[in-house]
Amino acid sequence: MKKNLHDLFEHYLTQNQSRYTSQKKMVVTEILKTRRHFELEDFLSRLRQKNKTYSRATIYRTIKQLMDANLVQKITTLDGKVFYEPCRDQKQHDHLICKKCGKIIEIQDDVIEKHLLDYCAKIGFKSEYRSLHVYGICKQCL
Amino acid sequence: MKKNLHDLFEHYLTQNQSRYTSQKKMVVTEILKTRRHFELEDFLSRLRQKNKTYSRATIYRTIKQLMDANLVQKITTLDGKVFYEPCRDQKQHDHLICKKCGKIIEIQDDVIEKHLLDYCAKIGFKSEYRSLHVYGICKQCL
DNA sequence: ATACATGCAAATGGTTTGCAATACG
DNA sequence: CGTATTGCAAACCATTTGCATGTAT
Repeated sequence: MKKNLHDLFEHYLTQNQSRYTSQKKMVVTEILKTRRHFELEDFLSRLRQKNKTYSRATIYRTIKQLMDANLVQKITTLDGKVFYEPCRDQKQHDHLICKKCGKIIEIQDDVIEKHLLDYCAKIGFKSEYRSLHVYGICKQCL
Repeated sequence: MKKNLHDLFEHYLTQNQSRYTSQKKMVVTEILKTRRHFELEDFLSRLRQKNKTYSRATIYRTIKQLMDANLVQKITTLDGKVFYEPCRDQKQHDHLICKKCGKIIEIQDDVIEKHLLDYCAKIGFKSEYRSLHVYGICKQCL
């Protein structure tokens, strides 16, 4: 039985003498509506449609807590653009980024996974996390 | 017969109605002394030991030209640190980044290379460039 | 009642830009 | 000589922080 983002975040917050406020709930609700990746500014403008005074500082603080809770992760592309994505599962996955339309395609491939682990083990590097971004042109844009 | 960075950069500059000034020469000389990756601030302080008034703006502008010339590339790590490295050769390579000491280890592995190319070809994504960073703890720090 | 959270505005840190003075070709 | 480049300071942009006010428990 998988717990949802709301429950997981609330649990994390109560464990850290922090509160699950209505602003934070709105953030989580928006994240759940998002298919995958989101940019902070888009996100903020969507939130402001509901609550005029939603502060930029608040979303930064909330996303920081979500990252501390390991529920959201930050992605920085080569040219410095920042995205976030919910950590739906523990499985590592990688990104193909289309330079034309900006779309991010998630991939998850066991061969890459296994090979990298073996490679690092061989040279004595204890691998904990990876970020693999392939830049190019997606099928639709070709 | 391989041309060196000075020649390559000078060639690029003359092709772009730009000038190979003493400041730019100093940057290239410093890059050649650098084994691999360098951070901009370290770099600037080394340059200022030689020329008190070396401006931060100038190094940003010079590095930008070096990137436009495809002689240097920018690397952004997950936590947002920015490094640069000379593009010594055309070969793709990847990075292992130690979270403890900050060291960056370059690796170059044909299996990863080939597999990624095949994978992208299979799903119709035209891959042009990749960035693969593995975060963990290096041998020495373990 | 006592924290913690919020919104605002100001601060920050990395990078870029306008401008007057300078140097290259 | 004319044009690109430099150094400086100010501008920028994304993110963070201090503070007075508001809100949850």
